[in-house]
Amino acid sequence: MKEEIQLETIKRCSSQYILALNDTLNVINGKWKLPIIGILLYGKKRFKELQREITKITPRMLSKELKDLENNGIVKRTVYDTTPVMVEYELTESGKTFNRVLDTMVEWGIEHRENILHK
Amino acid sequence: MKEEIQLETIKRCSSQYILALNDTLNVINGKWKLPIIGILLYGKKRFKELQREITKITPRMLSKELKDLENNGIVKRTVYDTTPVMVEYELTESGKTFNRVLDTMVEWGIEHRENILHK
DNA sequence: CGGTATCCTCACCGATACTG
DNA sequence: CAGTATCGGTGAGGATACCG
Repeated sequence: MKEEIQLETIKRCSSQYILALNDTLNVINGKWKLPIIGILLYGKKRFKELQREITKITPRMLSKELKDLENNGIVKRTVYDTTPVMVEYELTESGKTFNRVLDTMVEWGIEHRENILHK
Repeated sequence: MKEEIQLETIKRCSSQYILALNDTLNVINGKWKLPIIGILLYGKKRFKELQREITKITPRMLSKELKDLENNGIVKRTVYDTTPVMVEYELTESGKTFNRVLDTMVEWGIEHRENILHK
């Protein structure tokens, strides 16, 4: 588990607030999680498909990030008993609604660019 | 500048979208930026005040994170020509509206916890 | 196909001391 | 007060090779 951002230093905030924020940060955290989520928003994918669509990710990192996302309840992993074995990854309900967070981040980013230009 | 999350791998997204998202990620990025913003949301603070309110941050890191936030247009630094010198940090307009992003992150985090419990 | 195992680098961050 | 300088550890992530 990665060292967390020091949210507990915001003393005025409830621990509920901090736990929830940390959960969200854990989804964002790492170089490849948002790209993975971004692709899975369009539907189920197999390991090799993800690797092809995410330029330059190594299997090591893809495996690690998918495990993290699975442990955090963002991604569901399904193994089909075929030969050779087939594994599919898809977003959970939480994973799908994470879209809202991304949208808010993008909206703020766009407004921020406008704020800076108009000064 | 830190290496960016590989957003360009989400090929279906516009570069506008990716730039905006990266701007937002730059505000989040680092161990102490959210704590600093969280405190500055309550008003202007001096360097030493921030150091006191954020437990265990070293002046080195506080200085670095404040510079990053200033460069990103989130924090405004004002030097008063007194003796000894007095420096105040406050949020810009963008910094203040960043609250919306935090709120969305907290909302998602809370819903996510509920999703997990009800399974 | 769907991953592990190993090794290695570099940037993040802490500790400590010092400065204008 | 408001920082900077220097040193050093650690862990995220890349490269490459291999496995069932």
